[in-house]
Amino acid sequence: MANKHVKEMEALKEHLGKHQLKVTRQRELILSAFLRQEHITAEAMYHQLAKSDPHLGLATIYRTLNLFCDAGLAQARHFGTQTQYDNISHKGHHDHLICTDCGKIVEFENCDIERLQEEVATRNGFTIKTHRLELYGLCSRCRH
Amino acid sequence: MANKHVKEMEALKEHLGKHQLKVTRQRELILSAFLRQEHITAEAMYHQLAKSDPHLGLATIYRTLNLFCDAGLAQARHFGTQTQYDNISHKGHHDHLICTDCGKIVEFENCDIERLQEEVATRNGFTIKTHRLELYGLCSRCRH
DNA sequence: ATTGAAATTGATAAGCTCTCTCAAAATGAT
DNA sequence: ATCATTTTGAGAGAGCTTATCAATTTCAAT
Repeated sequence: MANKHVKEMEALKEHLGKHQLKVTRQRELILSAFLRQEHITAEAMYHQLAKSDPHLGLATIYRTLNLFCDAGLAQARHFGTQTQYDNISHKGHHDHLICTDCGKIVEFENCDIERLQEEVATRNGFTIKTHRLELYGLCSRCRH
Repeated sequence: MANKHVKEMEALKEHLGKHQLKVTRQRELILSAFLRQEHITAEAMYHQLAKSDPHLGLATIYRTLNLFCDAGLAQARHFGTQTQYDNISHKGHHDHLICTDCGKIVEFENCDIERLQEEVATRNGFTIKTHRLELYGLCSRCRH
């Protein structure tokens, strides 16, 4: 538990170093909490961390999650009215199957789809940096 | 020009009828303006229509565009801080190639990708209703 | 054509998410 | 330990979207 996520912590510190940013208690705390999630909203993280750290500000959470995006550890995704911050530190990238009824989210990766995306992009003169694929529907439990 | 979009107008009226909603001047006006676009924001439509109809309220535009989504004529897509309403009346659905530099948007369709999506969904017990695929990168002009 | 219940509109207030502001605190190179 | 620089927390503010509500419009039934 203690020495989990060492690699990601190093990645963050490298990013901080390169940009004249500082290592702070809050950044380490938020990163370690973030890495335990697949994806989370700033608000949810705020409430989660409030239990152990009541004075951690919501603005700091937002700032820090956006920092993680810059550092390549997270990826922002607009879902409904809120922004979900996806943990992309272990898997390079993942797409989502989202149940429109119960909100369940299943992550997946598919190389064939990614390859076809590259084809489409090339055909249109684009160079892809990232992508977002979300499939909306009903999960097995909600379909009946 | 006058009798364009008759099919879509019928589709809207069918939806209205089924839900005890009424046919209004505003709904017809907004639909006919909307169908001339590939995609548009509520704000942009507000300004566009203000020229010919200065008293059309922004709330009405939002309400109506959301109505079009319910009716299956439009599809909302969050891009940046705003919501883009995509015209999906002619093509069943379209995906987007988005240039992160100049904001250029290219629409495309790819049956092979759609087929693979179905596969992924089935494998996970999902039944897809809609999907969203956005490829972010640089267009040929911005790449150099 | 008139009536009247129900839905819609326009204007604005309110809500929600997210960012900005700034004084106080923390960091880290010296 | 010092001190310039960055960060934080708290709340104000901004931007987009929805809720409110009196006035108006629609439309089914006269």
